[in-house]
Amino acid sequence: MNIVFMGTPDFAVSALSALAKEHNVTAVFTQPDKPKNRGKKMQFPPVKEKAIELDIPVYQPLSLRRGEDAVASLETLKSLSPDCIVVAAYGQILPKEILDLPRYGCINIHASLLPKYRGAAPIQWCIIDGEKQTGVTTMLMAEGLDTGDMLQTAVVDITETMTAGELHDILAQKGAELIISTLDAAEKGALSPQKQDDSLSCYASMISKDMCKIDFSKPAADVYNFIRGMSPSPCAYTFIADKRLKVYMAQLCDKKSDNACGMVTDTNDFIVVCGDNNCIRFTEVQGEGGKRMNARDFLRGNKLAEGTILG
RNA sequence: CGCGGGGUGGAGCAGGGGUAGCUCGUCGGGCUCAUAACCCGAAGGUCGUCGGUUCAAAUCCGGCUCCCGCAA
Repeated sequence: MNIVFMGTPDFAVSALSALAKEHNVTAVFTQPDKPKNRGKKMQFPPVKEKAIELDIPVYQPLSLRRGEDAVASLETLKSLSPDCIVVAAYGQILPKEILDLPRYGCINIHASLLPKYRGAAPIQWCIIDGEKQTGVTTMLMAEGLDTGDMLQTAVVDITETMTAGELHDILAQKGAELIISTLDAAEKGALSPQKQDDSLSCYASMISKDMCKIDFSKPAADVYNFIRGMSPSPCAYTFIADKRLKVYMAQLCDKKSDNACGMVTDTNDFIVVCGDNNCIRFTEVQGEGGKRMNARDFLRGNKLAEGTILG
């Protein structure tokens, strides 16, 4: 099958690799390069890196909906006349003209079991919410945000200790397998698109930095899920005095305490009081300017006064 | 040149011109029914790297390099 692939971050890379193996990927669309990180260096999106490695032409229009780039992109796509456009975390909304172009339509790989967790950050949110299960869904794209008819799904169990990063890698892999399977079925005419039940839907909004601060007034279990769901990126954080402390990993512990939320009750073991009087133990943290390290090591060099309150 | 912090025994940090220090770990010994507890003792560092200033540099100055936070 002739395919055009659209995607941007790491999540999309596995799918691109898989597609390039099984099909003829004639072009890759990805977001424009952006100055990123320290020192304003220009950085290629991960999908672009992979496309270059696979020797596939890369297009990086500013927008598919407006302006010269949109016009040019539509022309490009018409001339490529792909059988299918596969989209995975591309970060742009496709206009109807593009959605209608390929014979098999535009198929999106979404990292949740739709109709739940539509939107930008399904992986993080399902962990934050304490879900036990999630998965990937392939869907026929429609004009709404992740509202199209579902094609196939793969279910993944979320373990007690899984972080968003770990789940991300699993889902990316599952997504790659699923899209191959979906395209197979499409060629055989074996797909039966299924409408989403909008009444069961929910949205996983984009996560911004200021949402990542830990709220110790919540129950310990919620704080725990929050930390897992944010790890390793963008990463939950709190403050010790005015210094930021990122918390990569924690454990629930069976200690109870009547002390104030956010108080560190043990300065040898990083145990913090949460809202329901249960405690949470930080296991992997990173201070400003410091490396990510195990919480006890951190405490060895950063003495906390008894009764320190985080936040 | 976006702003900023940092590279010191195995780990995490302090020190900021002239004996290299703390917490932990390691090894040996002691105490104990016992211990991740306690006591005594020991090993382990060319202070990231190159160069400069100085009688003397971990410490001051400059280059290089690696790590990290913010912002985007």
